[in-house]
Amino acid sequence: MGSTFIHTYVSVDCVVFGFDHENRLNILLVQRFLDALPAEKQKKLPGSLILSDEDVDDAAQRVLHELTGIKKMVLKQFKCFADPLRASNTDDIQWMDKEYKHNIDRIITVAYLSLCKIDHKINSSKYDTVDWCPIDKVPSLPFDHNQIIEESFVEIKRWIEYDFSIIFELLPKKFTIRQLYQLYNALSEKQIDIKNFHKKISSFNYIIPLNEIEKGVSHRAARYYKFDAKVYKKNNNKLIK
Amino acid sequence: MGSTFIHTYVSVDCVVFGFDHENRLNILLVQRFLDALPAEKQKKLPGSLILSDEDVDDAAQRVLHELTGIKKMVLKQFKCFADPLRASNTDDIQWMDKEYKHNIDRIITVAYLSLCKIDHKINSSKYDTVDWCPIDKVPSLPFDHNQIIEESFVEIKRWIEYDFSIIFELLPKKFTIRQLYQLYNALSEKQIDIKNFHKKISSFNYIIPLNEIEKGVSHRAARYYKFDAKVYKKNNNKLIK
DNA sequence: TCAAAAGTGTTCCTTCTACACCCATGA
DNA sequence: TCATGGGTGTAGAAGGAACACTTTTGA
Repeated sequence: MGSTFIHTYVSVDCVVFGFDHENRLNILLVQRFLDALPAEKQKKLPGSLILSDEDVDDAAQRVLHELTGIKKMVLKQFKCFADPLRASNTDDIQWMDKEYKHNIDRIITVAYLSLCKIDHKINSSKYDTVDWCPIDKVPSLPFDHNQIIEESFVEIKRWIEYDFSIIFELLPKKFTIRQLYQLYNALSEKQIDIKNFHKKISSFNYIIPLNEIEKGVSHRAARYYKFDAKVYKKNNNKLIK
Repeated sequence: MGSTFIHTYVSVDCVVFGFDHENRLNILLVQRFLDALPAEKQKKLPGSLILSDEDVDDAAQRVLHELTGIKKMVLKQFKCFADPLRASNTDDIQWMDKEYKHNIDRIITVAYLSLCKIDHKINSSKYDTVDWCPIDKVPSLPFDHNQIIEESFVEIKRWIEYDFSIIFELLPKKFTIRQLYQLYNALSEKQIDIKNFHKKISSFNYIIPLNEIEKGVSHRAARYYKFDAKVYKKNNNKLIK
């Protein structure tokens, strides 16, 4: 009986979302180095084995910090991926040997979702190359990273559903209602008329109009707004129905 | 660097919910045997280490099958618990040694939520004692099982929110609208007037009225209804707002 | 006859939806 | 002046909330 239970290595992988100026969702990918493969095939999700005295949440925070230089990022654990064959590709095995100097027989990973304002400066202490990649242009990735990204997309939609406020983690501090609308459209199944969206959003007391408007647009300039997290929390607001 | 990454043992633990005749949520607990402790302190969540060639979902299905005799139970992975100190209690270490014959240095667990009609016969192939326990009467449990149960309660509420149909996994095949109402009340923050609830529920085409009514009640007998999963799926129904 | 819950109907009110209308700006 | 999007107003539809009223049953 004893031998059928094995110990495994445990890692965390992070899917960091950003929202770009062309209204596309992007995720952060890093480079992995493996001589056998051409450069364009070496992207992967940022991740790491967990340390011996480290909880998975801490490991994910560590990975995010090493990735972006940001100390406390919003994050959410969403699923453990543990297919016994998820790391059976020979390239992947080779890469793990080189990266961790262990003979790894099995590895499971705990996947995290995180959000980042896409203009925030990325200052990685660990990775040489950290790039935003539009979610519909993600190349073929090692391990089950493509599947992880797919499921993270379902998860982020669900997250917005029950905590609308996290949407503002993806927007600049000053944003127009159109920006918020585009982002909401990218993250929700529900189709709302933009006029009604505008009316509704601007009626919320946690959406603060600023005295600043867009510049250089060839139509009436839109007002900038900011999100007031304190007011939001106080009012115990629900999501948009 | 190599030595700071350690391998760990990975288990699954299952929180199985049931809804009893006093309108209380219950969960299934099993007995663990450890000479040093009095009998009433030996309850725990059903669980197991994962096998060497087993995905976590499969491990959870296996645990549920060994627990209840039911082959395919509705289940949902909800969180990986990995506090480095979660298995540092000496009783727990002793028990693991005895149960698994391994010298386990660290164990993380993937927690699952499952639902069971409380009248279903429990036919365990692994555990001598399997008991329903009201969720507000759960004793102090080993490892972090109390915390797992607490978080599973939050999770089941969320689950109902985005897939209302799973509520019927907890009800008998024939149920009255009052039963559904009591269960919904136990699982939702929203307070609905029972009359309006009645009207709304009976308007759904996936709630089928039967030609059978309650017997022996000292008031007007309620009609029994059943849930039609096919109609529900076809209509792509949303939850109760 | 009373109590208790089933089940239906009605009214009020809030929110959603669609769309009309005017405003501001660059080309 | 035109196109484009910002922003407001309004009318109708849909759905939720509160509650009155009738029905059924056992005690």
